[in-house]
Amino acid sequence: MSPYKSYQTIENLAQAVGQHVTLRGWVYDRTGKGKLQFIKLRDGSGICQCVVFKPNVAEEVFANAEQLTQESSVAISGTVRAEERAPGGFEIDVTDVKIYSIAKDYPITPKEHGTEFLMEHRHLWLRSSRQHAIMRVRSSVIKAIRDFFDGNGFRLMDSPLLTPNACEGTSTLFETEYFDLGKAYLSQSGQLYAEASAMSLGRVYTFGPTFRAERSKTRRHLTEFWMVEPEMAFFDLNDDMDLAEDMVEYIVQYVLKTCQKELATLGRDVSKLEAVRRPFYRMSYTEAVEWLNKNNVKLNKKQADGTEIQIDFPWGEDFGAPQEEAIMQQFDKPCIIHRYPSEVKAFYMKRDPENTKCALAMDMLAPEGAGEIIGGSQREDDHDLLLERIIHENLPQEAFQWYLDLRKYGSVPHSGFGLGVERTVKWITGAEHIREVIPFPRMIYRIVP
RNA sequence: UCCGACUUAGCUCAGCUGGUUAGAGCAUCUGACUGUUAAUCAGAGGGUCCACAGUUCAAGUCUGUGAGUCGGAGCCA
Repeated sequence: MSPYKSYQTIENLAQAVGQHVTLRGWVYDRTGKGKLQFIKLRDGSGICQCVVFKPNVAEEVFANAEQLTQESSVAISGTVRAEERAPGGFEIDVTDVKIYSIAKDYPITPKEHGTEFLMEHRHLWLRSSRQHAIMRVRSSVIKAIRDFFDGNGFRLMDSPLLTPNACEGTSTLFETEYFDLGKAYLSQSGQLYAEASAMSLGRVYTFGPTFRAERSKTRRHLTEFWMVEPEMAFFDLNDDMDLAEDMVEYIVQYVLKTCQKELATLGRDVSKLEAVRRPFYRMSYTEAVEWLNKNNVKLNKKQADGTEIQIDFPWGEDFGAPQEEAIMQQFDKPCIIHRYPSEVKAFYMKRDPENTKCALAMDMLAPEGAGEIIGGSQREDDHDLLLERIIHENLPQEAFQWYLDLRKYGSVPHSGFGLGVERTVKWITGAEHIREVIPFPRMIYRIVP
């Protein structure tokens, strides 16, 4: 018989009290005490203590238990018992221990390790309870995102990962040869294609990995990360912001509902997440600048001679991490900052008709120092204005011909945004570093394992 | 790309103003133990002190260069 459906998982042990079961998994930890062996077994769904008492089992079974090392793989049979002394509340009274494989010298011990060591053993580090919990939250975040859009009339429309040109001209791209057609680039955003898709299906989202060859080295950057990008026909900036708030609230509340155990393992203060309810805070860029200057948050500016001076924050400058952090310190839930100076924003963003110095752009900043998780905008829908900006930014006009077509044939107001999955998971889990929230992080100085 | 820090046992680290044979805890191995939770107790093994060059009677320790890693800035999700 295939074991596919007959496995007893540790997650479901509560329903199996009194029954004789077989668990399959890996030894998380073992301690011996003479005639007693305590084996903590993990099976992917949880961890369960299994107790082997010498007088109760065959000699060979006890010998098997004694030679188990950390991460050895086993099938353990026994009776499920509710037991206060066991972590998790249940334990197995073992009758049989079958060994699949004995692990020798497993490198990651229950003691502390440094970052470099753990990163080099990422393929094994994923088995640790903290990483296990983070990955389960990640999975829930992704499910929440898909459920949210699928349940609100959106269609999934994948954008290509191999692209012929930059979407946003400024950032650096990973380059590769593409047969006889010259260079191709790994996509750093699916947005332009999502716009085309929205003109067909109305409300769409693209969901996939994106690549940025930025040489940034911070705890919130990856060179390969996952992004969900909804794009909606007939949405203006306000509709866009409403949707973003709705989605983030849904994600956080879904994780709270489905990942209680994981959040507890991570030691996350869930009251901070429970507070994430609409409406969030909103501030225009201009209001934010006024706030910074009223609260004496200065900008460090390098002068020509190399010395640094502190100046009032000038309108027109883009916010850096210090400004965003200062603004967010007053908030216990996310805040959207909107209507940035168009000079610092991408060419495809629509100008604010009430103040053409501003773009109809918005960023959502998460609280607790988590920083920017969303960037979005209402898109420029006027053909001539868009073309003007492409020329002004020295972008290759031919490459954007198809994109300009969208404004030539039935252009409509439309908006969208991009949510960084890893930044969201980092915020929700409270992880120190973004490298912990993706199974195999890709960073400027690391591509292995 | 810019600024700063670090590199000593399998892991995490200590090692003072340079001075005989380089230390601890954990992990590993051997033994004891019927309730462990980072078990405890007794014992054992384990080192190219990142690399190269230099100063010195003498370098883990001082100087220079290089490599690797980490943190931060900018850029962004």
